[in-house]
Amino acid sequence: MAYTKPGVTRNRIYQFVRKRLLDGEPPTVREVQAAFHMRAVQSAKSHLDALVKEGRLIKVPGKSRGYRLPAAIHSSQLAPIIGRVPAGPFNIAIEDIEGYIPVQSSTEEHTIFGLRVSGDSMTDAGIMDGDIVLVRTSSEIHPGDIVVAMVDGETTVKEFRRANGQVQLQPRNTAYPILSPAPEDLTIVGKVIEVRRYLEGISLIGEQLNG
Amino acid sequence: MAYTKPGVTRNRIYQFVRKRLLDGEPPTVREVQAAFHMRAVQSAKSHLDALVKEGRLIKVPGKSRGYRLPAAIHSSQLAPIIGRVPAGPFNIAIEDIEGYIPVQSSTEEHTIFGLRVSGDSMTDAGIMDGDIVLVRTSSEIHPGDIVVAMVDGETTVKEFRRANGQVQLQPRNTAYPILSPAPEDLTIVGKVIEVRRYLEGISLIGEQLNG
DNA sequence: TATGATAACAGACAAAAGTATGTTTTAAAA
DNA sequence: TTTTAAAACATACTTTTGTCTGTTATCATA
Repeated sequence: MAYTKPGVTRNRIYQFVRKRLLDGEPPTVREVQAAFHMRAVQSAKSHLDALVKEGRLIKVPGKSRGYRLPAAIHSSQLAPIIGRVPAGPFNIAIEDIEGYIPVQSSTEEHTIFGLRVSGDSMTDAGIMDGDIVLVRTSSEIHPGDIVVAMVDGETTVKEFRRANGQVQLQPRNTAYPILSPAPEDLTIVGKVIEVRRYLEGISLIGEQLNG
Repeated sequence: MAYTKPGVTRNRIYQFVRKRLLDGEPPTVREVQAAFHMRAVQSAKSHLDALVKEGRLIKVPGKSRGYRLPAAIHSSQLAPIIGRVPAGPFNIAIEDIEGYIPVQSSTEEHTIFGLRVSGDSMTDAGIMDGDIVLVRTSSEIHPGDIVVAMVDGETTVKEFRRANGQVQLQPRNTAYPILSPAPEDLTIVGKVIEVRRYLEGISLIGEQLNG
């Protein structure tokens, strides 16, 4: 290819590799070579080596298609969405999973799930009937956080408060009363870290999970 | 490895490959072989061939690490998020991209972007200040849709209406007036297909986009 | 127990991909 | 202009990986 100013082709190659990696298709050195119309493998190789040295890419030595993004950039995982919530102790059964949606998070897997909200007790906080809340089960809960809780076997989304040393679950809709459940009837499932609303049909990812 | 009942190892291999692909690390035939402690490459190969024949996997012939998930399962793409919107004709400049978030959609790439909302003119529709709306530029617009529009070079999110043959942009907050811009001052950028709110710090994917 | 289908194994070859050495051309800065 | 560094090229070698042919073992069912 034509000679470019120092750094220019380097950045373009980074963009290319980055996109391929985010698409789940790590390129070979020769695919990079071809994408930039280079006549020598080494042209691509040395750019890739440089990107690794700069810390913009990571290389698994020896392996084919071995370039990766540093962990911080790649952090996209799939969270299961459950529609109805089973009564009793809260655990996610495979049968209840509607599908998966992509979530970016640096936390460990299996700690985030999605829950479809029913009811309008949180509309003043912008959580409408039918919205999906993403819940992290491993978060510490602080007053003011929006949480998913189980009260008497029922799942609800509310704002977490404390008053007189007791936990209060506060709706964000003046038409609803504050709940002050007895500790033995209350389980905090997790903290709401994200709210999503799909205004068009949602197509969830991945069904065939049996076996 | 030990002999298993027909179908058992097949499913386990599918799970393995699926996870690897969703993690962005397509395996080689020999990596599958190793993961299941098989003593022959062909053992893994024939399972993979079978999975392709069943339609559970797709193969790019000849290429290394060439197994893929069928499109329906994989359909997750990255949409750019723009914070401020440039005045003038609407086009997404690289400089304005804050980062990327994963979106599941079957539509073509480059037609969806994210926009950070400012203002509270849509709170009754559950769109709060700071929320991110995902916008598809290729959608048909119908009355009742929530749209991103440019009025006199300013970007706004409103509900799309028609009255007396004229376009109206209706806020969803009684404190705000309905807009009835002249056609020449109005550009409909696209339709809001999703609303997201990040209650914890959001870490966008990918920063270094210069070059 | 007999039989067909599935599963696993063995060994080999060709193509793809990673890696290495050295040279030529252009850009950036002294 | 000269010098130094970056960019691009040419070629070769090794390892990894895809693919093939054929054999043996186990499962499911009659």
